Amino acid sequence: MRALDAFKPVTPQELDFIQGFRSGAGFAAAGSSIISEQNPNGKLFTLYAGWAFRYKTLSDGRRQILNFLLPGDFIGLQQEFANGASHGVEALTDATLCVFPRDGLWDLFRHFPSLGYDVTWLSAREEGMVDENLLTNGRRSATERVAMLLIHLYRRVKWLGLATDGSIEFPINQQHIADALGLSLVHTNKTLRRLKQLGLHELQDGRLRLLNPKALHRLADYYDLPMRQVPLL
Amino acid sequence: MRALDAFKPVTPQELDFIQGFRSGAGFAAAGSSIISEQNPNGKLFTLYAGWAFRYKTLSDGRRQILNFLLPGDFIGLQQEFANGASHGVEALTDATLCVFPRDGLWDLFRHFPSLGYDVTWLSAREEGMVDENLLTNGRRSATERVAMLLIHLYRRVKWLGLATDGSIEFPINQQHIADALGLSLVHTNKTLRRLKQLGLHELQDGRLRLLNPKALHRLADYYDLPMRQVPLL
DNA sequence: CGACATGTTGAGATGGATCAACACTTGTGG
DNA sequence: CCACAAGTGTTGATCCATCTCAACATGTCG
Repeated sequence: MRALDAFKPVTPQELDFIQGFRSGAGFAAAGSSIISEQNPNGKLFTLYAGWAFRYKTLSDGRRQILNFLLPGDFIGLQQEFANGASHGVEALTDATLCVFPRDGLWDLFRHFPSLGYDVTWLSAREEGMVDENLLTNGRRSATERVAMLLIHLYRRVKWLGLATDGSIEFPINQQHIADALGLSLVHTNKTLRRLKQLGLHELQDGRLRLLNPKALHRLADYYDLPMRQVPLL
Repeated sequence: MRALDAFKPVTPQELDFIQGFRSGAGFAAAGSSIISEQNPNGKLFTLYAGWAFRYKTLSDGRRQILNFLLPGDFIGLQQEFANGASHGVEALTDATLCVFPRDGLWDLFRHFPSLGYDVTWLSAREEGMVDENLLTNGRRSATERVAMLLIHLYRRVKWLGLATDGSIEFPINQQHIADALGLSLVHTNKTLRRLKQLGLHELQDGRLRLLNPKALHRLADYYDLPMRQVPLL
């Protein structure tokens, strides 16, 4: 995975330290919880394979998906720092994780400032994605939101080299989309259907294909900027 | 300011380094731009006094306020890392800033890992706030959103020791509230008015007083967790 | 076979948007 | 000093995007 263009190279020393830092590999079955919203486990993870998502819920069950997690994403930082403002993480597909001990983060900063810098990078990058989602939820119409979600996820997955044949794995259902976009399930369905009938995308057998990316970009008022290599722990 | 309970103490060495790191003090007049959405300046700041906010806009002018910035908040991290996903920062009141050079961040991590750790902390904490705003925008009703905003800002300001007499300075207008909550200006006005008539808050002469915090908490489905001391650069 | 998750569709209800005034304050230039 | 524009808050009337409710279809799995 480190060989992918998407990721910044690390030095052998850094790699050594990362290997030592990890407390083991983890596995999460599709649908299982990686971090519980009520009882955060304080652990840190790197997602190696599979999809997951971060979410928060209100006491009456309304759920908001904060962002989707793809391979390379670092999980659990906010637990360490955000005072109490807790969130859950759930696997969407079977996922493999690299597990780091809860208290090792400071060691990492101390011994390898460069890796600490990388952690900050990952954190700021994730915040950038949440920012974008907030703009989407607050100010885009239902149609724009759906277009946005499709483009954004497609682009991220493609950047990881996981697009085959112009389509990507898309293991989320309409309820997930609704919860990510702040829409009702029914309206999400109707909006998705409209875009499909306009010939903008195709979504079947758990795979997504963008048939008219330009139109989707125009719809969403979203123009992508160049992606940069991202550090990988 | 460092003497405040709200902030984590630093060692003399750290303080020395911070002093050396800064490239000067800055001042931003109320309403002026600190970081332009179109032309980010790459600088980093710590807000020392005053209020500001981060925002993003769509090409047709719709604006979303991402979060409000209060004294102690660190500004500009995402510019370094978030690929292109840009945002603007604007001062709400006259503000004083500590300015750090754009390229000094890596030095900070290298020479004082503990300060690097603090930067990450601040970043993760801010992300936690954006998370909460995203939940609010996506899943709370207009009334709940307004209640949430009032509680949350009151609490943050109070924690900084800036509440006097049970009220706080509140230098934002209804347009700001609307843009932060993803609502229209008119509806924001009506909602605010309703809460006022219910005797839940008082908002005049640029000061906010919560008259019935419990009812507001219940309304917003928001229960606060203990605040922790936060690092200050 | 039934139970369950998921997607689909229509009808009707409503929260919030939009449009249009108007009031009040502040600052500005003549 | 007044006249006026600009920013802000307020309110009513109307509209519509989205929600809610209610069915029904399909596929999977025990």
